[in-house]
Amino acid sequence: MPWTEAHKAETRTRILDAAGRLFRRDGFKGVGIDKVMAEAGLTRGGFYAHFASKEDLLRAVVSEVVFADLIRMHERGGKNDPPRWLAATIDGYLSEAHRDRTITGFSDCPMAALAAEVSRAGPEVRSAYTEVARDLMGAIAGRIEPQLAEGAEGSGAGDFDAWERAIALVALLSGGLALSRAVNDKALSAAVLEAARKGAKLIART
Amino acid sequence: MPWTEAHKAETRTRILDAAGRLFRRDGFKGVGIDKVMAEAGLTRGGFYAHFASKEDLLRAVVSEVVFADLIRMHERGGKNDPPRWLAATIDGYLSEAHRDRTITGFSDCPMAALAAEVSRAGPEVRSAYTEVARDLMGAIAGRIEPQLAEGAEGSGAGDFDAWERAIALVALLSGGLALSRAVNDKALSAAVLEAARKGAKLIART
DNA sequence: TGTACATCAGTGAACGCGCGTTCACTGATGTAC
DNA sequence: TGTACATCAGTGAACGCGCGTTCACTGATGTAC
Repeated sequence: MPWTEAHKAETRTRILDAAGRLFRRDGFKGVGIDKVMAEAGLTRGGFYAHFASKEDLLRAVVSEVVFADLIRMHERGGKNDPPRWLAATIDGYLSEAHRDRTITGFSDCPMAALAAEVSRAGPEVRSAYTEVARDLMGAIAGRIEPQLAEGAEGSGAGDFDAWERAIALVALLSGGLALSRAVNDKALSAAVLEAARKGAKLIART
Repeated sequence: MPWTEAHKAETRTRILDAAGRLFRRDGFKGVGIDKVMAEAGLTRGGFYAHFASKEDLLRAVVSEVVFADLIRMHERGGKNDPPRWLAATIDGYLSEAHRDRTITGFSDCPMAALAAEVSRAGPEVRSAYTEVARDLMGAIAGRIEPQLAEGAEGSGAGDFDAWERAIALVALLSGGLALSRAVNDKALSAAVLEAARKGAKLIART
């Protein structure tokens, strides 16, 4: 069989990366297959050798590109210093560089940019998103657990365990990023990031 | 001049309401002018007697429909019981009924559904959104101020004033709603709402 | 009070365009001999 | 080692469709007389 499997896989990855970048910036509905394929250095027709449909591409982008980013985030420093890792993640996620996409190290999160469009998509896409969201929440919850155990202050807000705090963090981070991007005013946008960082740290107990 | 001004204004409002409903449910890019006009009981061509373009309609939807909802929220009960008002707003906003749009009393908020699309729109749309966001934050900040003054416990998270708490609340509420809608799993979606409610109350000090 | 008229909200056909998808093809490649 | 071949990733023209917008029109209406 001509063309190695590796070659096809590499092309698929190239399409996936291009789509991930474009979907996050211009939205799923805002990007055509022509543009995705051109960005990947290919032409229109070849697309269907790799994906069943445009929505199937979104499904793949959500589950594979996002997950790869999540893993990378996992690996990055502070592995055995959860509080520092959490604080750094919050500061990085809610930074002006992430908002403006001027940074490549901290990959642009589709949680914020694609949530609304995912909620209008078919079950495959939504299931992929759900799985990724769950993994992300789990990763964060694992970082909260230790400091929650250590700081047995009795707390204020009833029982608000690590898992719930992780969920609230994901909501606040993605919502804060989306809001800071939608807003037109430089000062307000910066204030949104700052306020969200403070709120996140309050929830994370950092 | 035939056709009273009131008649034209009423038609405009009908188009605006239809567009607001459809944009929130299917997204800006997901709804055509044909559909909007049909929903308003009119035909295609008449649209341009009321709006300059489709994007101009989005601008109007954001600034007028949303603002009307905000006012209504303002007026609704608990005017002189800020903590109760805040708690009720949080519970209402992050309810399953709001998520599923099965409620007409608590109007569906476009903060969550349209944020990403607004961030990709032109300056007029983004400015309209910014103004509305600022008003919303101000309204919430005013409800936080009193209890922040009364509860001078010294607190934990540095200085985190009413205005910043209000911003973080808007981010958490809209992010939580968007997340709960994107997720496919009934139990996880309910957990997202619950976690976001707890986080919001922690931030609001309620 | 009744009629002729000018206005303009609303109609519906038409436009050019970009979309997602299909399909006959081409040509670079790994394998069999 | 060299060649013939079958495979199939990638090409590019074509499809039907829905989009945002335009435009000549129509007919319900308030006003002037």
